[in-house]
Amino acid sequence: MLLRTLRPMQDYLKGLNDRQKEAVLHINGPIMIIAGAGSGKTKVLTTRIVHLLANGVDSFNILALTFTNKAAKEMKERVEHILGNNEARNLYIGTFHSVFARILRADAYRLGYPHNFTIYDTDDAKSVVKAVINEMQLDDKLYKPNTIYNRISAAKNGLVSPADYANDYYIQQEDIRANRPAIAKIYNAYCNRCFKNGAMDFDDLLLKFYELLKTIPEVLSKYQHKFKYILIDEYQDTNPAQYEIIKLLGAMNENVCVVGDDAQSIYSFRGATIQNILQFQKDYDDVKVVKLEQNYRSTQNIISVANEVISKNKGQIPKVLFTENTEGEKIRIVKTMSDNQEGKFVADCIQEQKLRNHFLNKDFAILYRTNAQSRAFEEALRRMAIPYTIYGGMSFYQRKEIKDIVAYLRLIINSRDEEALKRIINYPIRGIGKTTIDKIILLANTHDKTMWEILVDAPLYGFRSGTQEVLSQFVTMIKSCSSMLEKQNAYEVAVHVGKQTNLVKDLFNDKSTEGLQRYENIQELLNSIKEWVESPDNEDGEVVNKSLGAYLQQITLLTDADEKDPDADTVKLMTIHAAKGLEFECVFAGGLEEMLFPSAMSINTREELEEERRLFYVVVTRAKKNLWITYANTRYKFGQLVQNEPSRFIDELPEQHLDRSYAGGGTKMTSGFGFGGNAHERMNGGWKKNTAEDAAKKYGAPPTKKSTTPSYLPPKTEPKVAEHTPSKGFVPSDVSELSVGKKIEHQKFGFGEIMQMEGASHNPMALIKFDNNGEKKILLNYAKLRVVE
DNA sequence: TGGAGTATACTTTTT
DNA sequence: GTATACTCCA
Repeated sequence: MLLRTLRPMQDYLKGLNDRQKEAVLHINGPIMIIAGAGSGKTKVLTTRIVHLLANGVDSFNILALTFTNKAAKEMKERVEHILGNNEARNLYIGTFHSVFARILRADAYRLGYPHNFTIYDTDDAKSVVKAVINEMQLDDKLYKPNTIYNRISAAKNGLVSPADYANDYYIQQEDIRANRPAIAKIYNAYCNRCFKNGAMDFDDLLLKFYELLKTIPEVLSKYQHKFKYILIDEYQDTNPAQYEIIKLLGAMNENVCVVGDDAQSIYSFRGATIQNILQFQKDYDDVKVVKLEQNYRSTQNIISVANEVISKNKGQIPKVLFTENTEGEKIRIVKTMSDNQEGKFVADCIQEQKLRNHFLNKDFAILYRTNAQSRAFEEALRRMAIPYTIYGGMSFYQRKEIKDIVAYLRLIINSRDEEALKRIINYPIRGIGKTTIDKIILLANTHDKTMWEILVDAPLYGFRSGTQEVLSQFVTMIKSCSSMLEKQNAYEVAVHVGKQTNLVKDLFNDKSTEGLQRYENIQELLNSIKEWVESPDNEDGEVVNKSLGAYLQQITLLTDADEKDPDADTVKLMTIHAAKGLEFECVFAGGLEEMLFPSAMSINTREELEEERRLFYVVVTRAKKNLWITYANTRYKFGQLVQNEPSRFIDELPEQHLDRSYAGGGTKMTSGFGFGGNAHERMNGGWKKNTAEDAAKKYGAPPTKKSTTPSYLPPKTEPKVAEHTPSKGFVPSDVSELSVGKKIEHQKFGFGEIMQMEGASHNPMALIKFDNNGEKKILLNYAKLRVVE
């Protein structure tokens, strides 16, 4: 009997190295696992869960949090596989967002939210921001909804409340300098509006859960007792909100296991902070630290290159990857003339490798810095008839026709959901035009009611009789759908909505290809709802909510990656960010060019550049056997052809592990982008407070008090890389004044003379000869130029 | 009021 | 080059 429990235990520990075993066997007390790329991190996490179960931990008491649905799914499947039974079903394994959303469904009422609160995706959230800006009568040229939303999101991730934001001197100064002093007010209004709408954005899912834990002892106690064992994947990517939540949840039992790799921290732009790794050791008295440094994934050549890459970063938790794998082939550096040729080279190369080395399509990944780069690769692959899958596109649930139907469902479930209401109040067209809608919004704001309440009481507000008629028809229809929900399931209601609104019929009658596609998508949506309704509801032992509300919340948290089959035999195309955690036999890293990778937006400070380098480290370590690094001489950006210098990261690679013989590789432009000196000198310009460096210095050192300044909002400093310091009072001139022969000053490149004007009139480009920086083509819409004479 | 056609902004990375 | 926003006309 005892043997029965022991035997599988020995089985699952087999194949772990000493360090991995150490990490798995340490059951009680906090543990931090620093797991290098390809060092078997997921294996350790899953084995650890199995080990906990084998030692009598109740599966209901384990919480494992990841960043992506994909990672959560994989973890769950691997645990299931080792266990060979249904026990894994009771585990709380999921993304931060999905797990917290589930909890909030049960407990958010304590904060005044409805059970069926709506989750606003980024589009909804931006739309709310925009509405708020408009209603405050602010200039949306100055207050761009996108920018403002990002700033609000950064604040939320950093646990900076609207009040904190308004009262923080540093933040206020920054906004005033940027001539946007009203952001604090917008932030506040945005939060109020979301609350009024009974909606949470992605950040709220973290924030509101944190609020619950922080303010309601009963809730804190409930979840501390439930989650006795906590595991966190990709800990280096957690933001302050996530950090505080983990800290609160783990405070009672202190059985917190975090796994991360500071070298792969690539989400600081989203508020992730490496400080969390350092802080972790200070939060508990006795933290066990295990480093996993043996790589099982890649060849020695790849590992050598990777180590060299990351060694260029200053701040690092000391660790060196090693591998017992074969030496493998050298890393190929490939130069092409254009982005399209880069695509062609990669497609040709894949074809050749398939024939010569019997690789499958799915052994290849093409990874790049920005999504926009996918097009050239796509076209080339299509020409060669090589099947591929692009990650990072629009999710199924973000398609217009889906969002339309979903908006109806959202409104039926939560009548406070103003975004949903606005989307469908006049779709299909029922004669409720802009004037009427504006009036409703105005009434709602002045009477402090929701738009829906105004609609219900429309007769009180003196609409024209024709308008009144259509409004009440609309209200009647939504109400009848809502009442259906009491007797019928989500699927039946959804079908009813489709019929009632004629949406399905209209799409059915649209015989264009897109119309047909849209009709099929609607059918697929209905099927998916049906499946959801009919699937078993005992997922976690409690009765899982199979209501429409739960369904709607769930689909908002899905991304396009979740709809794709990772095992399909296709070449995978995705950003490097999206590739984190994945591995491929052959990897093409595309677009290794200055201004693209490292991104032009990330070369102003050392921290930014080091993050780009970590990104480069991530792409290198995705490859198991072969790695190609490609760059193009010219490429289309914003529809304009621009010249590129090879990325500085290529210069940093150790020559003895490289093969530059491919397709003219090796010819390098020595200068020409205006950045004199070598990479190191260029980097030094923007050195400021370096958190990553602090990391290395303070690693293992006695605790220091955590900074209370909300430093999570990255200061938007002016570029400091360039040699040229703009003259005092540098003010960009109107570009329309420019003409050949004019003398100008460029913020970065210094003084120069216009040699030639070209490009379309709405997007003019100037060939400028700079005194110290040679000739350059400058896009006038984006450059900051001052006319000197 | 609605649709088509044109102007604009955008491109860093995402749950 | 593309997606959205805006303008103008019917």
